Amino acid sequence: MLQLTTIRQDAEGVIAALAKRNLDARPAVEALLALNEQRRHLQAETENQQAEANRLAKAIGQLFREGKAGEADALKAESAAIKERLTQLAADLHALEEQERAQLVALPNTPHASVPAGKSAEDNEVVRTWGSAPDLGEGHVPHWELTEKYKLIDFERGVKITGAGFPVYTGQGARLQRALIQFFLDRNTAAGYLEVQPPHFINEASGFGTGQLPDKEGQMYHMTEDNLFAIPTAEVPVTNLLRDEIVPEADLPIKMTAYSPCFRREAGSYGKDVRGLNRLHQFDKVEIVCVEHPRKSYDRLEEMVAHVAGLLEDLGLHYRILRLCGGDMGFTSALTYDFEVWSAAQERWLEVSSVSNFETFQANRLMLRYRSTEDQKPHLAHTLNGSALALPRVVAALLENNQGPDGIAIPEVLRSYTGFDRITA
RNA sequence: GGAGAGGUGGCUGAGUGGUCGAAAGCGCCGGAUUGCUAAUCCGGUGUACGAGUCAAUUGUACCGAGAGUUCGAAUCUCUUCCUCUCCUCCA
Repeated sequence: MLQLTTIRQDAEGVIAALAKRNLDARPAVEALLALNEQRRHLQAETENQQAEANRLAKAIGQLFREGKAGEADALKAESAAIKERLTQLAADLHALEEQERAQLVALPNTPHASVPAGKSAEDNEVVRTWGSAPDLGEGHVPHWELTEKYKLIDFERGVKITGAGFPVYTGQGARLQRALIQFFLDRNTAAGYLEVQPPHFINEASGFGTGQLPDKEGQMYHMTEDNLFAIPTAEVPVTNLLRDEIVPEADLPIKMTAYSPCFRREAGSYGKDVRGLNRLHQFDKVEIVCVEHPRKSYDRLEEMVAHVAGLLEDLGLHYRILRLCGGDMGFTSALTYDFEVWSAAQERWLEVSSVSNFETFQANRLMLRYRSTEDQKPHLAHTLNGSALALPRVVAALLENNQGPDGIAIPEVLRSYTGFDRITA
């Protein structure tokens, strides 16, 4: 949620920034400003009436104590008249506030100055590429054939017990999952992130805080009986840990990491995008989350990007980093870097991490603030997060890129976790 | 699932219709002082949204949330959410 003060002070700047998202926000912004002005006007009037009502109530109390019941009755009549007006005013004000908020909540975050304008993934900017595509030679196959050949994942039985997109990891496949999760967590905690094990279900308030609700409930699994949602990412519970809190500036940055399964309905996906491990309804991910001082958040973002890059390099995966264009960026983000690894058998790039700075957009929904050492007042913090990393596509790339006639080689850094050097039949 | 108790400021905890944004203590901040990491004393110490020469200041709201009674609600009523205790169940 954008800050009203920002919009009031620089509506043109906001409109210009949102244009990078391929969005003409002028009508919405102008409607919002009109509502805001009406609301403030009505609020002032309402509060004046309330002040008057308060004065009268006090006067009546005073008269009663002095035993002047007759005079008090006269004031009561006056008070009743004010109350009648006030009832209407309060109702109107409430309605305006709701409209204003709905309008405000519907606006996406303003992209950072470095974000390129653009409509789709075509317009993303390749920032950096690391490594090179392995030459697999003859006889290589995509990962969904490898997982079957080596009995790493049982997709069919996953369909039986739950449905498509819910794979069952077995044997060395299951062990590899556990190894990757532990490797990522170890690396993240070594980099100063506090390990957290969050709940896998969240309530509505949490969904609102990080921007999944309203509007995106269709992407989450919903348990209607208890009105809880299965988390689409650990970002939601972890960032919400600090909802409605004011932290001392000295506590910043707050760096947390969490493993969790992630649940996504992915309605509307089809074709090669959902083949094998490419897109699942349930997958494992290790997430990193930071809460940072506004002046330092972009340095922190770069640090996170460097950290994620280090993970991929340790795994020896050919990857590239994209700076997302305005049109491809998520609703809540101000700047997003995507990491894509090369899937050698599919011959395509697969997204394995998305690292974003949300600036105050989430914090404003979360009421997540820090108390400034400069003015001793609360200010909205900046929140950031990134995948470090999402497992399925990392696994897909590892399997495909490292396949050979005598099995699949496990990267050196993972061997102490897997307990085997090679996946064999 | 059954029965009961309760939700007050950073914390503990008073407060059952008006002088309560809310006692007191603790904590924290500033200061004073005693010959020194303590003690004592004084003062200050919430948030949101408005108004404002956006500074001093000031208005309104907030005692889990929502609605109601009343001239007036932390205090009474209703609804709802949550927590705790006991029983039941259970990894």
